[in-house]
Amino acid sequence: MAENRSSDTRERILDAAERLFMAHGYEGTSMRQITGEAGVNLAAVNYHFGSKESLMQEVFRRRLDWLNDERLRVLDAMEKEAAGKPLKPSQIVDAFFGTLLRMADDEEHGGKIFLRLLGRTLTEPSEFIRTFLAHEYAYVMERFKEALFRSLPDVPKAEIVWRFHFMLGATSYAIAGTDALRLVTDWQIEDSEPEDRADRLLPRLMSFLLGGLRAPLPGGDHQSKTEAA
Amino acid sequence: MAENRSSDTRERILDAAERLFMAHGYEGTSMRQITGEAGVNLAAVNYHFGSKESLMQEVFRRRLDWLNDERLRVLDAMEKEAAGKPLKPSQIVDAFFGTLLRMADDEEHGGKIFLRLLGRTLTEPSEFIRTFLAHEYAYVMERFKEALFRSLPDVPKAEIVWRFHFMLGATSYAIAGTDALRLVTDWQIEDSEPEDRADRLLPRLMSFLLGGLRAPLPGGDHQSKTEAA
DNA sequence: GTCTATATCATGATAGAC
DNA sequence: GTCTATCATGATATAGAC
Repeated sequence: MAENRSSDTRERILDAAERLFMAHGYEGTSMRQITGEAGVNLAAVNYHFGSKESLMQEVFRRRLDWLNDERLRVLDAMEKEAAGKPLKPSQIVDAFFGTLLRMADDEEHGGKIFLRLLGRTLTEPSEFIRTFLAHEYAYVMERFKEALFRSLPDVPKAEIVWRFHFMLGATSYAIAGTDALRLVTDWQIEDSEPEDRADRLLPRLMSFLLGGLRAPLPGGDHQSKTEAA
Repeated sequence: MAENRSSDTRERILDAAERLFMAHGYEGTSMRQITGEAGVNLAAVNYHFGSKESLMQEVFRRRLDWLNDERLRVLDAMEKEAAGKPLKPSQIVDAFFGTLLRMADDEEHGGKIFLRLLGRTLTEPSEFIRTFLAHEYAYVMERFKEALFRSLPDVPKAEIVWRFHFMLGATSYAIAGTDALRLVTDWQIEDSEPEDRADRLLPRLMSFLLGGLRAPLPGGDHQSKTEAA
């Protein structure tokens, strides 16, 4: 209640925009929908943010500043602990993707709604927002890239970069998902209850990502596991 | 040149729509852009397709009918060859994702443009198109699901379904990509020339997908590889 | 800071001549 | 089948009273 009326309006707009952009995409969401759901006047968006594009950027900045600070905090702590030795791949993957997925239970920082918005936006066509994200958080990717290079000195750097892309994709899709995935596949997850999904997503995704990251190299012949298992 | 004027107009609209939906998304593309690029009259879309939504569906149907026939053809051939024995995971993954990625070089069937459109659409918010895809091609997913179950009898079915989702995600992102990925990461692929990318994507992605598919199960303790390699 | 009212323009769709 | 012209609606953004 320390908030004044102004910042309350701002937050209400950001919350509504976050949810609507998630549900209908950037182009598919109108300022009328946003201000309607936020219970504020149509003109308020332009007063507080200047334009629809700036509003979109602010929706992301509000969450990603926190997320990426957290990612780097975890990575820093791990590297300090390791005292100069390279980290294990599983540590780095957890610092990057685990920190991301743990946002799902953190309603304070957007929770599942923001996660789904983020997952969708990474493949969405609106160019301005991807450009914004790329420049705004390039330094974070740089840090994690370097950590992976040190962690996997025998794997060509280009290969690591590719696999980071693949991990990003699997994760984006997983968090974009719920109904989207069910629709595409029309599959039932038989042995887990609905609420289990989020809880179990993290360990399942981590296993998959690490399996992919440490898979035998494409041209290599050092297969250590049988083909059929 | 056996085409009459009418079907030529139809194809021109489909080609333009495919490219523009890929570049700007469904909501971000107007009928005026489409007819403008196709060099046809604005009214032609509604005459030939009835609505913008129906046009979008037709854009997908034109490519996916062929793709999924091809996928099933490859799977059928493999299963006939195996004569009742379960297929290897690598065979199934190649029949599904390999067939998809090989479309990239097949300009006759949409090539890279359609692949990027498809990759983006799977996470895009427009609900009607995901619903359409889910119902239209559910039988294909069913077939591949069953093949994977038989191929990996020791892995819980729910786990296989999850991992199929993750594979879909990694692949969607990879084919949606090129500039999208570069923007997000701002990374250089040092040791490969630009045109190498598409050629090398398939083996790289296949290694990653199979590594993820066959990774140790989340709760399990049967790790067969060292953590750091 | 918030509101009403409105300017300006683009959208999807259609009617009707040819 | 293709065109022109147009409808009805909704878009972003802003001017100006309070």
